[in-house]
Amino acid sequence: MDDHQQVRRRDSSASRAALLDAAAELFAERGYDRTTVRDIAGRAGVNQALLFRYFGSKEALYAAVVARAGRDKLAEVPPNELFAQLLRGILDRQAGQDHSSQIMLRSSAEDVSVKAIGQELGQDYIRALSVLTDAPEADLRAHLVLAWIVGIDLMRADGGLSPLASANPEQVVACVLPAVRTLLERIKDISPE
Amino acid sequence: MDDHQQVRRRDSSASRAALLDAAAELFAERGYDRTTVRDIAGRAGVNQALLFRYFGSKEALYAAVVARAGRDKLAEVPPNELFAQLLRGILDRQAGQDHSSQIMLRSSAEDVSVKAIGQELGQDYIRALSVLTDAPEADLRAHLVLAWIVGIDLMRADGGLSPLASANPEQVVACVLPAVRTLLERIKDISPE
DNA sequence: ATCGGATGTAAGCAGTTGCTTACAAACATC
DNA sequence: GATGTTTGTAAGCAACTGCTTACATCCGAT
Repeated sequence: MDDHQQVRRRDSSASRAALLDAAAELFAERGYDRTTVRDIAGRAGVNQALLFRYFGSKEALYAAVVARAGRDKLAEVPPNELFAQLLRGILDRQAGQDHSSQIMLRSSAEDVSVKAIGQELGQDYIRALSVLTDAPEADLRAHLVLAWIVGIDLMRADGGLSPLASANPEQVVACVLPAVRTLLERIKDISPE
Repeated sequence: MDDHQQVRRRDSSASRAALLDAAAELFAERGYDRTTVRDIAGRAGVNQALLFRYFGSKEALYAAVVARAGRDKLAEVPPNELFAQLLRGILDRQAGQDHSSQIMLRSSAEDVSVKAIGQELGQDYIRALSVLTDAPEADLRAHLVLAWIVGIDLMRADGGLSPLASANPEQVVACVLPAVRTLLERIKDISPE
């Protein structure tokens, strides 16, 4: 037991990963409430009892998913590109292998205890966005920007007939960005283009 | 039986009205999914079996609520004041005896069949808003405006710590309106002030 | 070879959901 | 007052929820 002290036997970590992946997809698609543990285990190809063995509860699984999803993007994307990046991540349905946005956004509508988990991540986004303006109510303005993304995601996801779902993403971005610049005035730049 | 052919006996119409009122409140507060028929009947002070006798199903009750809520406001508020009016209706928690906005907005996040009910009303709002701009993508821009209201409502309702819940409504309106004007350019006026 | 813990599975429990049914009470009409 | 419809009530059903338990099975260590 010098180098590998733990060799996977029947691959518990693969089961955990499968559960995390399936949960990330489903939470992003349907939100927390409308996703059942049977759905998750089913998509993961894993017995549902393992979900509870490895994560303890559906809520703890959700926390793990949010933690894993939030880590990456926020650390890598510079604040002035964050908004455009988030928006594109939402608009590009298949291009967005990155569920992190939806997971956080969908959490807004859920349980009291659950929403706190997602909101912690939301707070980080808020902080990143609020540095873009020197207006006195920077925090409020950052919240408004995030609220817009939440709303766009919801209407895009539900209203199949909405132009938000069918329109060219870049056209949407072109509409939204000027308005957001109005919100976050005296700003370096929001869009990299 | 010359004038009143139907005199209320044990007041079935009062029960119907109580159910409609209670349902309107609860759907606005929690959305469709998280509102149970027992909750509705309980708040209405009515046996839950009556809910099904009078409305057939929870979904049909929802349709009745949406229909009643949507009729009024849209007909009375002129388009150029519609956005500010909607926004204020959301921000003023107690001032807003008018649940119509929330009911429609909350419906966005719900069931497939249920969302269609709320979206019919949403379409009317879209049409009213899209006349405010002469941009080619007027429809898209109107959807974006409505999406913003949806997002603000969601974040305000869930994040008790959000400044959207605590800030002075007029301050929020002052932040948002200029940005919306950027969206709906070449426009008469959005705010009456 | 065997023991013990790690991994996977089937079955079920208690609670909640929307909804139904069987029945009692109140009213209008005769 | 008798009759039949309308209004209200209690109980329960079938399905689903998150979660638990009892039990096979595999595998590394001794």
